[in-house]
Amino acid sequence: MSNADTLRRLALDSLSPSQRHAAVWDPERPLQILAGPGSGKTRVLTMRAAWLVLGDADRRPIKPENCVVVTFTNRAAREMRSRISAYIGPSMTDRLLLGTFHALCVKFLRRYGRLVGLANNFTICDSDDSIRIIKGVIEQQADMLKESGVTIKAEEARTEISRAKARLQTAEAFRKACPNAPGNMDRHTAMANVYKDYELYLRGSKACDFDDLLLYAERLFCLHPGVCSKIEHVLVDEFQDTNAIQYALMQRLSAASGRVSIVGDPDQSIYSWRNAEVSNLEKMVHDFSGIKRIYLEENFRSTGAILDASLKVVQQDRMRINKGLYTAQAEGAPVTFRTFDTELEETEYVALEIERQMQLARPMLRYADFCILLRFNALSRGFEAALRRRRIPYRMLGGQQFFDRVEIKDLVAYLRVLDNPAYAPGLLRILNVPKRGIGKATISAVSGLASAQRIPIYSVLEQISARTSELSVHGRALYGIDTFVSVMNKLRERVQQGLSVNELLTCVIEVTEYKTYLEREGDFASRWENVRELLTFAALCAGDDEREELYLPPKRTKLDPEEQEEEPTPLRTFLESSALATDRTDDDTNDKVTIATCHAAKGLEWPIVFVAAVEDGTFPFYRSTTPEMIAEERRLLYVAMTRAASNLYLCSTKRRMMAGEWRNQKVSMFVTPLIPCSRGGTGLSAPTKTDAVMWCFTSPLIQDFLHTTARILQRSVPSEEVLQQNRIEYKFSDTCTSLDKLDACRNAALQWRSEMGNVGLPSKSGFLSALNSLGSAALQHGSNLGMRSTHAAPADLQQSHGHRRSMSSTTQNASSAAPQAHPLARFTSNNTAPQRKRALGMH
DNA sequence: ATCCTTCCGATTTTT
DNA sequence: TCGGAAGGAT
Ligand SMILES: Nc1ncnc2c1ncn2[C@@H]1O[C@H](COP(=O)(O)OP(=O)(O)OP(=O)(O)O)[C@@H](O)[C@H]1O
Repeated sequence: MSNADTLRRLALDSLSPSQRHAAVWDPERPLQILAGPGSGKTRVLTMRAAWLVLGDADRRPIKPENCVVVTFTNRAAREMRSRISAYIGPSMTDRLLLGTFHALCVKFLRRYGRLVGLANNFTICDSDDSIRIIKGVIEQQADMLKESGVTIKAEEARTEISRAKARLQTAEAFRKACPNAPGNMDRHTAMANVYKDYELYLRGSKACDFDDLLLYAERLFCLHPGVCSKIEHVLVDEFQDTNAIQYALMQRLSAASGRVSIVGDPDQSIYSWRNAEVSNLEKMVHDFSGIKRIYLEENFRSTGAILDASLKVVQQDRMRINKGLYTAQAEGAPVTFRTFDTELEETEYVALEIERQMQLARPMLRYADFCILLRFNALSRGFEAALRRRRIPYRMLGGQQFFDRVEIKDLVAYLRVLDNPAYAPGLLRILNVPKRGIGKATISAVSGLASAQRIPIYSVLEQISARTSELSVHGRALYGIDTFVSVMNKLRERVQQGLSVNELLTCVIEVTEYKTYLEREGDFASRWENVRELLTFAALCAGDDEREELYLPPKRTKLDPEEQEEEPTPLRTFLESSALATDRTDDDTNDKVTIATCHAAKGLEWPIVFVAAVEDGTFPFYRSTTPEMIAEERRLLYVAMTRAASNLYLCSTKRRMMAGEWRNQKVSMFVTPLIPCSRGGTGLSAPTKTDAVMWCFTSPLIQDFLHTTARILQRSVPSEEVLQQNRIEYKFSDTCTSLDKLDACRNAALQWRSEMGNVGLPSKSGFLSALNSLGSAALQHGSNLGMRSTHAAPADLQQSHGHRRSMSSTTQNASSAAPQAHPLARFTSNNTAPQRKRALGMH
């Protein structure tokens, strides 16, 4: 048992007593670990998995291939894999049934799918193709829809169908069920019809959408429990975000053993829009007898200040059951809250603050220590621009980016159709790509005939090409179809020859003259670059990079005498990973700032986190209407805030361009109660530590908290000499100058507005030119504008002078008596003793 | 069939 | 602001 001993020595000892208690809890009893953010849930779950497969003195180990570890996202799966691997080594980890719900289900379906009526070459239909199908269905039903006076948008239909599927609701059941929005029976019926035909179309295409993967697997496990009866333990991460189908899957997978361990946190439930049901936590108590609940209350991630602010946000939820959560970490730097005029300054500030932190703490911090969290992807634009301007490397997390590119989708569609000729959405996608003169009219005639005669679309095309079709196609279109059919035949031959995916792709590009096509289409360089990347990805897939693969052990018993023992072809493996993979370009090796949505950040952590656009309309999102939706938005902010370990910044703007128009933004309702009235919030004017958050409204000191940051990061604090040098260099840096400018303009604008009775602000262009025209001379002014306390640079510089400021000291004097002039004009004429100079002079 | 312009409408979150 | 849809010219 040396393995188990090793685990005990190296790993179990790194857990706190209550964590260890949970990790080695009796495997025969179902276990729920409920705990707040940063309490080490993932650490405990991974350790438990390791402990289960390594065994213990008085307990035999379970086989890794009989141990299921499911996560919600690919990223979580990867994280899980690497953590477990650290405990039990890669070869044992590879044997685990570890992956997302979807990946796990696909593996079973590839092997046993025929037991539930799935061809083994079924294609996974991504949302794009789903939309394509639904558009076709809606078009076909256009008359009916017009009659009932209902309009249905494809995207709406897709989400509604997806939600129905998450509830295990078939088209028929959906029709019978009450409409979600009561009173609109026509629409509900119409939707049910779309759902029904969508299903027919999928089946005809031998395709499964994402939800089908789970539904079919559930049916498989239900009808043929033998396929998963060997499973000895099921572990589920982020359980609060499971929906009905996922819960059902968990039940089926554990039907034989009854052994499950889950971790979750009701306060971090942020997927109810996807039909996640927190109530599954309670349901589980009923469904699994003898279940044990263990609570963990110590947060190991964040500083006291961060945890305090986060808890004060989430505790505003009156319906919430309060749970204990404390940290042994130091209080750390206060949470920074800043409001800017527009997105331009907000994003600029974040970029500059990243630079300031890095410069003052050099060489302790790296770009990868920073993360910018967004409510939705579209907000990334501004940040990307700002980071690029400052030449700060960054990466976007989540957002299907790579496989969403048109050129990638086109090529992958060719492969899909080669693997499964019946896959209609793919076929329709590529039929006229590159352009072959096959237009809308021809396409709808062909697919009309196909559905009327109940034959696959590609058969119709073949008939047309063989001139045996009743459909008359002429001229360019006919020639185009001929070309397409011969292209596909050529490629199919290649598939027979057993080419590698990489070679096959090269063939596709060659035979279709895709490169020429891209050259004509424009933006060639970057699109071709993407194609190259796809080729690389294909090559990687083919290599023995099996570690990311979920591997199902060889069957011992045949459940169906008919079934052939067929290993998935490389092509199929490739198509699977391209359909289920979300995050491609994860060069963890590179040092980059992360930009991510709050959802994508779930389960992750960074030393320094900026949350952007903490405004009403964003947090909560303006489409949240019900109290439940608002509560979820609050939890989302909570999740975002609790990603931070050492420093947390909340940013907001006063005006934001949304839907093409400027909107006046208010600070998020989740935060205003925590801000004193004197600062524009609705909180107490004289806040105390217990009832308010001690925000920093300026730029947080860095030096004072370096040791806390260092301790959290387990890095060493730079020496005093280095720090001194950093301060000097920072002072002369462009970062410092620019931060000063930003603050100067902000104050100027603030004051100007208060003087002008809040009538308006300098126009954007005026503002920008003001920014630019503010030369270094102008930077040395502004003491009577209340700039002193908002100055970023002097804050740290003053320390060495012995000056100390309260962190929450403010700029209350902004409206001191001043001439009625444009503030920027005064800026350039004013000539008061500058802070900056003073700071410079001190050495 | 394709290319071009014009107009409209609307912005979540993920597998 | 921008991307998609719809409509018109070639
Ligand atoms: N016993 C411990 N001692 C020291 N550090 C720990 C301990 N347990 C967990 N941590 C650290 O705390 C951080 C949070 O752990 P983990 O990600 O497992 O928490 P979590 O509960 O899954 O968080 P969340 O719910 O926010 O995703 C990690 O950096 C982890 O290494």
